[in-house]
Amino acid sequence: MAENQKNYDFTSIEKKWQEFWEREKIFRADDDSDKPKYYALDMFPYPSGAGLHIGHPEGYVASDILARYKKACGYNVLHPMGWDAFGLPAEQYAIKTGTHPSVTTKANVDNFRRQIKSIGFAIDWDREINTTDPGYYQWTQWIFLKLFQRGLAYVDEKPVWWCPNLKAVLANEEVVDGKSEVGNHPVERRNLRQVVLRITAYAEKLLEGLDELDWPDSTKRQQKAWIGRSEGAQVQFEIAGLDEELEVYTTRPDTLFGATYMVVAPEHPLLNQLTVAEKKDEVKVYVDAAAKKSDLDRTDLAKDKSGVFTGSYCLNPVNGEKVPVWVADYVLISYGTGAIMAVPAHDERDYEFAEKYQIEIRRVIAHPDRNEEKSKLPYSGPGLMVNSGKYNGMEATACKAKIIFDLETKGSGRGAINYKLRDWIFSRQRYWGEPIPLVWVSLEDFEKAKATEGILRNLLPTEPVTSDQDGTTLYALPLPAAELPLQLPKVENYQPAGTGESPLATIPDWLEIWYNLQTGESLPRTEPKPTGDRWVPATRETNTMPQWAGSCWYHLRYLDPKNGERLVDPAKETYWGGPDFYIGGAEHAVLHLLYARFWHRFLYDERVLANPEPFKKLFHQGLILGEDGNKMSKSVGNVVNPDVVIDAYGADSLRLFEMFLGPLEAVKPWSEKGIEGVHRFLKKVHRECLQTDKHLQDQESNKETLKVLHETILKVSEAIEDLRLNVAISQMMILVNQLQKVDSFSLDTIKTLLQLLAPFAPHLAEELWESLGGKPSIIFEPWPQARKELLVSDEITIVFQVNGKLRGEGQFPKDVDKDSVISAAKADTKVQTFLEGKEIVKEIYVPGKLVNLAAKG
RNA sequence: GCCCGAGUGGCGGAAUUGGUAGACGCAGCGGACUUAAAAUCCGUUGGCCGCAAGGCCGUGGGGGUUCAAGUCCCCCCUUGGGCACCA
Repeated sequence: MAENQKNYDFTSIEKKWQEFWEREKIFRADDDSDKPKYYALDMFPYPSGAGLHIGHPEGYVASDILARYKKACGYNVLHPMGWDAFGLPAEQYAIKTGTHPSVTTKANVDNFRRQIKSIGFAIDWDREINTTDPGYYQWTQWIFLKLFQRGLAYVDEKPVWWCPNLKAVLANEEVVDGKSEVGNHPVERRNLRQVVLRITAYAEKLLEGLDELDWPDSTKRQQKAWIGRSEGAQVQFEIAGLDEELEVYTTRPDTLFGATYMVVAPEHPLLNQLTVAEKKDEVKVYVDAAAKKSDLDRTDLAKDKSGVFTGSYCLNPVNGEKVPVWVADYVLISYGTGAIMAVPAHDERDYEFAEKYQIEIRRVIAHPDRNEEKSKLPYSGPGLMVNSGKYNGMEATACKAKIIFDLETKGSGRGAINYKLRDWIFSRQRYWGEPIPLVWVSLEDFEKAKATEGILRNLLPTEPVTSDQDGTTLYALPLPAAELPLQLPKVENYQPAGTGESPLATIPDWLEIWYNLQTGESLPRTEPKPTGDRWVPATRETNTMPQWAGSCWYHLRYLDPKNGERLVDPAKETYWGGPDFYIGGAEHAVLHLLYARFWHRFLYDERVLANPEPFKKLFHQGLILGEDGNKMSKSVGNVVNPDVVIDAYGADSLRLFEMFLGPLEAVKPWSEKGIEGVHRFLKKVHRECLQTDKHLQDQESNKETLKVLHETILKVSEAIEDLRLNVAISQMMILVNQLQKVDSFSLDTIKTLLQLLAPFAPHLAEELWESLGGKPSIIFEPWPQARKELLVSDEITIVFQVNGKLRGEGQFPKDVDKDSVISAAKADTKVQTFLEGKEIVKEIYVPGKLVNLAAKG
């Protein structure tokens, strides 16, 4: 019995097999294979200084189980890992300590890699990537230049969140409740020069593409809402006494007769002309006040609408009625035309405003139930048109098209589509990001560049990209691909310029260059100007790219991580396609996943890629909470460190428990006791395996064991495919409980169990597989197939119900007919007690399952 | 405010298409082994009533459809997430 007492020494087992996998390159993905491919992708981590926390591996374990399972099923599997390593924390740390962000980043990456490796993932480490690697960001810059060339990048003054404490511009998502996410400092709105990507040009494609994706519905819905497509009409209103027209956008042209006032946004270009002399002061006070409000204030004060009458009137194109024009900040300049026709009877916001300022509220859509009493205003549902001249009596929804057509005929409107989606502010005033590979020259030099034969000329967008700086207009020229990567310069001081410019603006050597208009070559201005009139003075763009940039296309680089000639070899892209499975947090439902789709779709349109959509199947793992049910956080002190868990229970227990916790997509609390449970299960497997006197038989002779085994094969396989991994583990526990119960079982049975367990607890499975005489790696063994014929027993149990309540059961041969089951049910003594004095009114038989006798009386 | 998702024992959860609610695990209780402990194993464990046989109740609450509802429909409550004057 000595062998039975051998301990489950997970520490040495796990070390042994991790070394074996690495040495033998077991998980190398083959670029040149006849096998079908399977690409499982995790959202790659930002390697923070805090190291991995217990939430990170949740998704990784799930994708790893899938990857290992698919490999056993005969697929050529790619499961890579990399680092999204640009970002603010390393830069903040550099400001504080003077340590170069690359040093911090390297240390953090090393730590993350060590931690991830300790969990034993089936990762092809030869494909590791890092967004801060010049060999990587060269291609991030390359994609940007393509976008620039196609006119999808421009420069504009944009209001952005500015944090005076961090001296940095923050993205929307880095601002939480008016405070910076990092450090919780106050932030304010500031207009700053920004590089912007024209994602709005892709609004329609991004919307359409969603339909074919196997994504969570909620994520698709969020993206749809973010893109915010609406159909309606642009309508021109003549302005009384002015030779101008006021154009509005409306989704409800059918309510035109109910427009009792108009509103322009405080920033509207016609406001000044619209404002009559005696209203000038009042309007000015209002507009100034609105300008001082941040967007946040404007939304917060939403409950209380305000506005000022301009003194002007428009003429309603459908009936010539005079309609007063107001200015109010509940109308946004950034959406539609910045002006609306207000229909208080059928729009909540207009209703509120009209009530406050006692403007007429005129119903033009009748509620379908005709009960005027009941149909409160504002009413936005369907109905028949009233008070609408010749349109009266028509169905409002159907009338939209009719009115648009009539407006078009008269030349006072047209059908229009609008999107909520805004262009993407792509620049950050920071050091630790990809430099934007543009230079700025004078108009004169720009014209010269356009006239110069050479590569540069072909890289220019049709419309020049310009920027006003210190009163002069500068023109953007790209760096050609041969000049990439444009590397980050070494700096002494990481403090931002403080003016809203990046630290790069403080390095004259890097900033000021001689630039060759033909070749795009550059030299520091500190060197003498090379001869020839093709060399001109230029300054570099000092903005860097946002962290989203590197993550927009990393899924492609894994396919060909070391290619110096191309972003990805087309042959490899054709073979691998996109990830077959992509897993990551739901917090990226919109931004990362929308930006990545934008770039991917653009590269597809450029014929760089063969597929229009990057991520066909997407899954969001749920959050793992602390044991106290709260979100894990350092300040609460409920953070669980995977290193500690692995020390105590081993990586296999960690993996198994993260999956056993509950449904993958659910938010669920960690439990120290719970991990002991799965650890006990693994110990049991270990013990049953090494108890060699218990599995001497060749063939499985116990019918029950055989049945449970094949049930387990079936359920585990299905559960992995459906990512119901907690259920798969439960089923394996049921099988092990069975093996423990019987006196003996076959070697084959236990080896099959190990194969099923291998994706979940790979180290232990390898170890036991080897100890049973199997040749490593277990992952090369073909996945077991369930023999479904074993699952049907000759005898079946059928339950008897009376009025839906369980009253008995009986054993029957599996091909029993309905009549004999029903008579058996009626003969059951207990059933009879419940039928006494009653009349059977209906007999239900669900073949092989149950009888229900409905009785009355 | 609007749009989604969730609510099942003491706890995490299972029940894939309406068909035996509570699989599996944790915790609890009782027992075996042990000098003892740990480890392991066996039994038990939704609530109420009952000596028992057994009965009744039970999937957030209320109503409904059905022979049959955790599952479908309506209303409400709680909770998590998303959006937030987008005309």
